[in-house]
Amino acid sequence: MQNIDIDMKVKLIHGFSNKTRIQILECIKNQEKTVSQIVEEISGNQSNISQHLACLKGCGIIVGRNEGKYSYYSLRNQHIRDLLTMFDTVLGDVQNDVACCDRHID
Amino acid sequence: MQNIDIDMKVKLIHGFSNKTRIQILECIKNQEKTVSQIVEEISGNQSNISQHLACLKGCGIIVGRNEGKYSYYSLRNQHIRDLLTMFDTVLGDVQNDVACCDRHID
DNA sequence: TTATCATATTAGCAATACCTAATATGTGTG
DNA sequence: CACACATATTAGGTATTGCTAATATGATAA
Repeated sequence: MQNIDIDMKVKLIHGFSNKTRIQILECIKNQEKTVSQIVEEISGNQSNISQHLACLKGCGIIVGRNEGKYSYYSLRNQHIRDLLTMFDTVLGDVQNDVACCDRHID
Repeated sequence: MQNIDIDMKVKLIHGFSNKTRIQILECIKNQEKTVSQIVEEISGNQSNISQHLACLKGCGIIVGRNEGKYSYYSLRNQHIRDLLTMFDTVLGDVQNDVACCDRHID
């Protein structure tokens, strides 16, 4: 694992480290959806969601396709789905600790 | 999955989303180490590493124990190790995309 | 007890990420 | 063509994160 790989790994993980992005991923975990469906389901702001979708897509976490005036987004593949599931597993282990951790660096 | 859980999940993932923290985790992935060992191995700054260790510990990702004047840190459990491995797996899938993504939100 | 080593904590600045509001693009429809 | 709808992009301010440098704590050894 070279340095270049670490940078990419961090970038990848960063894709998952935001509440809105996690909500989007949960939202499309089992089926592709349009931007407006996502916006509605997570009660988000269109511009904001669109930016996060671009981020997730740019990081290779999701894929998008256009059909007419709609854009459909879905998880890139099963590995991403597995990763989301694994987050839940790990969360179960650490839940109490995370609950009482309200800082990230100091 | 309630909102409260999403917040905790994001907090947990955030623990993994920094280069120094990933380096620390890789460094102690297979055996516990002291702070100074970690500082040396990843060529870091003592204060900085110490802060990141506090973050990782606060998030429940690692555990620490004191012995004399040394503090030893290691991964919390096998699930964390599995998660780190899974990041590598997923990275393999998306590597090209991540490589050309140099922004996170815009 | 004084000195030294290992680690933790604090403060403040620098960098990054995120949000909202405004605007642009692109597609279908009357 | 003009208009409406779906989505993307940009700009900018605000908030969060991470870094370095300085200092504090705590343990051992001379």
